[in-house]
Amino acid sequence: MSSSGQPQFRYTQTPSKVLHLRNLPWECTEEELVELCKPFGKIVNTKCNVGANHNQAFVEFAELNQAISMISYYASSSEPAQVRGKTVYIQYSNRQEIVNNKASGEVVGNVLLVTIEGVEAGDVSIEVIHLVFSAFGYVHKIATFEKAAGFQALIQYTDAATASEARNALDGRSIPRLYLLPEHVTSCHLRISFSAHTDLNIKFQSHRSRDFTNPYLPVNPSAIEGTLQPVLGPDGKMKEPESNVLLASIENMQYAVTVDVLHTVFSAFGTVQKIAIFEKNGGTQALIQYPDVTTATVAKEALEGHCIYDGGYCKLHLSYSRHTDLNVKAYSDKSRDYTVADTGILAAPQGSSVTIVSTGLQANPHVAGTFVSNVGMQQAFPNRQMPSWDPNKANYASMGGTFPGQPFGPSAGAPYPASAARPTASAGYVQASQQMPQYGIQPRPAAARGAPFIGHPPRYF
DNA sequence: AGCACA
Repeated sequence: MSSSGQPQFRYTQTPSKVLHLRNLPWECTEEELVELCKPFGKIVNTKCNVGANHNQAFVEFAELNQAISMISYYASSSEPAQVRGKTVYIQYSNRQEIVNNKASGEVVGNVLLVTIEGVEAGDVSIEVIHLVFSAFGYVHKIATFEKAAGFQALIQYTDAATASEARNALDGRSIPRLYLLPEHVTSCHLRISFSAHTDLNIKFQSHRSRDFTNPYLPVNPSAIEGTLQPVLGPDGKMKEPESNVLLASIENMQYAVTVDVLHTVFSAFGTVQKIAIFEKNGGTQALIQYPDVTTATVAKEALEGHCIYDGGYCKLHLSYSRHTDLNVKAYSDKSRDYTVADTGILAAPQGSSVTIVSTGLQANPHVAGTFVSNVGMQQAFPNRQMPSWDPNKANYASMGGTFPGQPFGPSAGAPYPASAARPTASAGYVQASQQMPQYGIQPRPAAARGAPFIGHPPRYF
């Protein structure tokens, strides 16, 4: 019988869906293999770093003809297959499939499935997860759930490379004690694989799911009623109870911080009800009131340690106020009450332009804070109608520069149906995306962190 | 530069 009629080249080996690659560069990653091979077909499995020198790998295509097309291409190409500039030699494997290698969870993707062993859902807050995983890039979304396998989280990055980095660094590791974890948690090893999802469909901001790309996503009512219960900080000391009112201390205030400026900044996370600015101990502080604790928590985590203006000016330090409802003048130069019907002014500060940029400072460079959200596009389009708000283009990236560690209150029940250990598209709240929103920002390499960013304007309420 | 079960 003649060998698969396709190429006019003769091969010493019988074709296989599996290709054997040699002379690979040191520590060749799966992504590099995939980059090389995916133009020829769908890769269903890989096996890296095999052979005596760990410089060989196997790639399995979904279809035989895809493997044949790759062999054929490089047989006739003047350019050899290369990875990092190194010529890679490819031939059919003498096996027909890669066995006992990866489950589907090893097929790289931009969404990680993280199983946190030895903990229950309440033990590790979404803030902690966000903090840990933000060390590797901008985390778009997080969904957590409890399964037979234990407490799990889906963590969405922009791309598979970032997800892989996070996985490589964290798989099998524990969340550092430093990051909190209740006393009774003795171990919390992370088991990380890749989800088949590319875009999580987060319906609400809640104690178990978060969409960091869309600050206007409604807050799940079940997550709002967090009781004001004290929580432990990383050092075991009591932190202030959560509150819907944030206390902001403004450091290095080289520029005036007005009520309008604060309103613009804090409106990115939800409706700001009231603002009061005052002096204390020679510094400027402000109280910002949201309708609920969750919004305040999101704002606090996102803004903590970041600067209102580029260059390290007007750096924000946030804590929870003991207040829950401010009693402020409806309209003065130091306060505003946006809940009263008519203050005679526009709520939207048309003139102010505020850019949040990263401070770039951080004790732990891996958890470097990079908050970027331009909430002052008026300056960029001074005489133009602002583009209408598009939630798909909401820009707000936060990477906890400091330890957030504010779990939600215990009241909320599971708002979503449980899904399978490896959630599928039918799992209710998680669906494969039909579209990938175009974000103005991408998770940026460490070197690029801190670069100013122009985003979309907030909606004014 | 030459075929992997962990």
